[in-house]
Amino acid sequence: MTLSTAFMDTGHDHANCMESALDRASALCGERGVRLTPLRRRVLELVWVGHKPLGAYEILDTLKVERRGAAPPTVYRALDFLLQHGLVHRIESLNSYVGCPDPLKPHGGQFLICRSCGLTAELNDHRIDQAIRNSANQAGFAVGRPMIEIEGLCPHCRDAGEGSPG
Amino acid sequence: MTLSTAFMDTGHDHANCMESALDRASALCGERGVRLTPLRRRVLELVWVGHKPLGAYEILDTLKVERRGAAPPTVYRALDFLLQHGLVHRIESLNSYVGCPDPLKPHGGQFLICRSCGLTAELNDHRIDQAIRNSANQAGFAVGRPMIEIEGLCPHCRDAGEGSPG
DNA sequence: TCTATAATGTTATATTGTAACATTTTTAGT
DNA sequence: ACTAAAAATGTTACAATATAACATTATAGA
Repeated sequence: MTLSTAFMDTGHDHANCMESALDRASALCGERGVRLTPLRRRVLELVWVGHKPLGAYEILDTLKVERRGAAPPTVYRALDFLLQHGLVHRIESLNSYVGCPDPLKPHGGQFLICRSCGLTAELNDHRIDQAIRNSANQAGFAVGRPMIEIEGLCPHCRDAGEGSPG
Repeated sequence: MTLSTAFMDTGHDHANCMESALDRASALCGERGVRLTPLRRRVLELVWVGHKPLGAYEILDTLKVERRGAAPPTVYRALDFLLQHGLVHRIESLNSYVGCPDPLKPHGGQFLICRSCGLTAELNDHRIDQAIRNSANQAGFAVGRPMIEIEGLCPHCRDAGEGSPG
């Protein structure tokens, strides 16, 4: 099991985390002969600034102060590119986007999403994947892209007793 | 493992399937002392008409021809009620709603969604649930509500070779 | 340099979902 | 049955998310 981008263990060097993500993206685009333009790179950077999923219009708000005439298509087109190349994932339950720590191998996402602080970690547990494939096969279903989004409490918020009082 | 509402096996008696779902809903509301009003019942019925997730505005289109002045809140309020009582699930990846075949025990959904015909089946495989909980626990994450939506091809479309040529 | 393609700019609009307040219906107490 | 409180629905307006369509600019290859 790999747990990338875990819940900000004490000692998480985020500057380095983000920089290496951008470097990996750059290398990946080079190998694939596609262009990580300044706009695309900047959107990827914004998505990596936190380990929290970011909405398209949140990204847009930032872009607007940096580029004249940034508009929804500006950010959606960049996101489409990044999604296509596995550099970001879309979190369906939040209509938001988060950086992918491992863009090389294509994979549906397995996400742990803290309902209190928003921090999100990506899992890649083949046992979960296997359980899903077994079950789907029994139903005669050909699995394409499994999408797993697990709402809950991250270690920090759990220990702080942050049960949402809703 | 239970596979409710599977992929329309030959011999699926849909009229009966839908009627029993409505009866169960009625009984459940009775026990809980809440009201399955005609509007709520009708929305539930519409969601059950197909085993395909239905969008709120698709529901609204039908309601509009039946009720004077049906508007978005009409359908969203009914859906909220049905969601609260586990009578329907929301499919996040499609912004759509589908009937729950087993509303008594609360559960996050496990859905197999055919990308070709749209038919959707609900799983309740404790092995998947267990794999998720194991993995999350290792990460120190307290699981709330897992959401699993598996895009792919149902038995019929798979056999018909309906790979989406996108 | 020229041309084809890719990327971005720009305007308008589609889709999905809520807020806020008015009215009607139902329930519960008497 | 009468009435007040609560629940449900009606109604209008709008917020949030996403895409269509076409114009312009930048880039890469001949």
